[in-house]
Amino acid sequence: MPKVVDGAARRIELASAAARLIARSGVSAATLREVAAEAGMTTGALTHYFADKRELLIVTFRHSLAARESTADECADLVAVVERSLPTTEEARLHWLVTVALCAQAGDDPELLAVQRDAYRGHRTRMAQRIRRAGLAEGRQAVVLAEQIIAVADGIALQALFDPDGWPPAHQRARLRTAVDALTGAGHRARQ
Amino acid sequence: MPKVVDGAARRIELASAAARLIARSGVSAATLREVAAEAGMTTGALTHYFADKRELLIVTFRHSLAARESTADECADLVAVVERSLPTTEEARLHWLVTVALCAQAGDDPELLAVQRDAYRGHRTRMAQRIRRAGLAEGRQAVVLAEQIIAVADGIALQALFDPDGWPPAHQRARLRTAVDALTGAGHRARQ
Amino acid sequence: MPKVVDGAARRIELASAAARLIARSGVSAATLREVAAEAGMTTGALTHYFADKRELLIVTFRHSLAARESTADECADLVAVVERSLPTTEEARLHWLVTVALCAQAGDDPELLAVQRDAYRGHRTRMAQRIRRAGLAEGRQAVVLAEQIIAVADGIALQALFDPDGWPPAHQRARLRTAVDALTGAGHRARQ
Amino acid sequence: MPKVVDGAARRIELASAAARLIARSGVSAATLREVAAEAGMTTGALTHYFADKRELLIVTFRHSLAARESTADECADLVAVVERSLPTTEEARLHWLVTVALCAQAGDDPELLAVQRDAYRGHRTRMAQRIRRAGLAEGRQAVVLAEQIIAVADGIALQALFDPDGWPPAHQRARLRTAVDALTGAGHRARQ
DNA sequence: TATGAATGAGCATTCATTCAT
DNA sequence: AATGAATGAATGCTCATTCAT
Repeated sequence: MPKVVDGAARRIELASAAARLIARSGVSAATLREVAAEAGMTTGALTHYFADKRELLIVTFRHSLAARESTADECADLVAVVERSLPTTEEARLHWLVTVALCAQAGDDPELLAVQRDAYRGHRTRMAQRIRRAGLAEGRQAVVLAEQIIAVADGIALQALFDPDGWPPAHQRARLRTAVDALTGAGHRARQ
Repeated sequence: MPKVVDGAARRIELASAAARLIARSGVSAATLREVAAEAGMTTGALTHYFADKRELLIVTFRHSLAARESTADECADLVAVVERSLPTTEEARLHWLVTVALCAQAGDDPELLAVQRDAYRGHRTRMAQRIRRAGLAEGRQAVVLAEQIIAVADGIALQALFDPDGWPPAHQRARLRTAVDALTGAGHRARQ
Repeated sequence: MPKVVDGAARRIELASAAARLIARSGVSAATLREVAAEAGMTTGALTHYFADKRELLIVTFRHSLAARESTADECADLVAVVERSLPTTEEARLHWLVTVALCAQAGDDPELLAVQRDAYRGHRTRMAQRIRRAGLAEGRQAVVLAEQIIAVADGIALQALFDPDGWPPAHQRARLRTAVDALTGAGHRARQ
Repeated sequence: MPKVVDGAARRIELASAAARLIARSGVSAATLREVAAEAGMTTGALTHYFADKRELLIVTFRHSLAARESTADECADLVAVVERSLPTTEEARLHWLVTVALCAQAGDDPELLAVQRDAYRGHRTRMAQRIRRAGLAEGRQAVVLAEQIIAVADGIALQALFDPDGWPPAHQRARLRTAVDALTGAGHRARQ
């Protein structure tokens, strides 16, 4: 009988190793050798679980995309939910870096681009739904607001990503809260 | 008598060629051979003007960073200025893609990171100054507002970059205007 | 109770699979994985029956060599016997291709070379014996004639192997018959 | 000004190195590293002159095919011409081994197969022409005779190739002469 | 007996870089 | 100033082989 191996777990280990390397040193640092070593395996093992490098990168990408989403899923307060998408923890930062790196690397790879675009659209749809549930906007208007809130959050994330010293978690959260308040009109109402 | 050559112009030509390749197919496509060929030169010529690949990438990066800034410089209306930073033209899109790709690629290259961080801070400072001149906020508060406006613009840009079909120029501008109005309180005041 | 397995049959199945792959796409296509898959087994099973790849190739070689011989064994007419050695059927073609491929691949492997040389010499001895039985030549002269007849047959086979369109079975047989007649003097005698 | 290099000469040097390795140890021994080393160069130099390995092999193949032909070109006596195509010298042996190895390796590479087939057909056409000039046969009959003579010569070559000890040059030549005489009817006429 | 996971050396190929011209 | 030949390290990937199960 063959050795029993949890293939799915191995794939996740390897994708995580790739993610760590990408976050630390860019996509170009994620060579098969380095990824395998980071995961404590050999290249042969890696190619056992992934047909080729592209498959590894796509799985890594999906994994980071899902991680960014899932940490922000079941929560009450809208701002609290959005806050979760900021790179305020090492892990969130890692997934953000991977996402941006792979988006930028996507170049002309249609599959990578499609994965990214679909994730973004799903994100927006869920956000609009939350906005509706929160009674902040209705119908199409909720989508408009979602796009703006996502824009603010992502823009803050982008600045925080590449200037971590200037954007500690508290700073990120403060800017986000004020901006979201302004966008939702909460600030206005509060001041009335 | 040696041939007279405008070294600076050559460097710009080469950096532009690199930028085109990066925008089209990602950083990994910008090999020295390809860059030289794209610029209609040989690798020998390229290495004549750049000590190594890193220098080429840094110059390319600076060039795109400056291009994003300069197109938004001499203008009156705040929103109009910010609009200029969106990827609504092919050229702006190109510079955005280069910037993001190289940020993501930066990994652990301190020089690249420093260039990027300083550009961001300069951008913020100039934006705050404009806000003050426009009488929208004062002192430290202008910096806070600048950070939020930049965040919104960059977040819109990010979404537009990787989902161009869902974000045509008019869409980008509409979302930006509404968001900036909300952030500056213009909407509020207008409604009063 | 262990599963009862016919090891010899398994080895033949695997060697046949290897032969098919070699004939179809060259020696380089006969990787252990491919051979095992072609035989409907796993690499593990393969390595169970063959110590290493060399052994598999040698068995495959011997198998094809024997197949080329055996199909030409029990027959009366000399030309008819020699005809059987031509690649006029898919199977004969396959064994020819395997033989040539492995001879060419033999390189400096003494065992492979010895297998090949001994097969050739056995082939010649049997052919000389047949010539003697047919009363076409005697003693040493029968060996000389055998070498020439084998040469003609192999030369025709070689051309037919690598230009199948130009050498359909009937063409091969026609050329062989005329040549063998000329070599045995049958043509001469017939014309008298 | 760039270093002046004779590209064609370099390509021939490399193809010759590949031929030596193939003849010595089979196609699988002709790795790019080994070929480059055999030619006293590096892999980088090799890939300068050949787009990829296939191109190297095709050039090597053509080279050996041409070498086998050219050594047999300008000569009077038919048998003397045909003799030249036998592997009676180290060089002829080398080119024969390369030809057979690459034919066998061709597998399903259409270009390699086409090169081989065209060479064979050209060879036959030239041989038929020589037969006509020698007055041994006319028209279509000359082609038939050419095919038989080539078959005999190639068959002798094949046996000599893989059993060099049993087929020294004199042996090869003796068998060839007798067989060609029989095929052309020279023996018959001589005996009359 | 049989599996298929794992290994790691070796492959073709690409690339930044160097250097003689 | 400019060329492009040459280098050799590194990459993604394949493969024969080993081995725990």
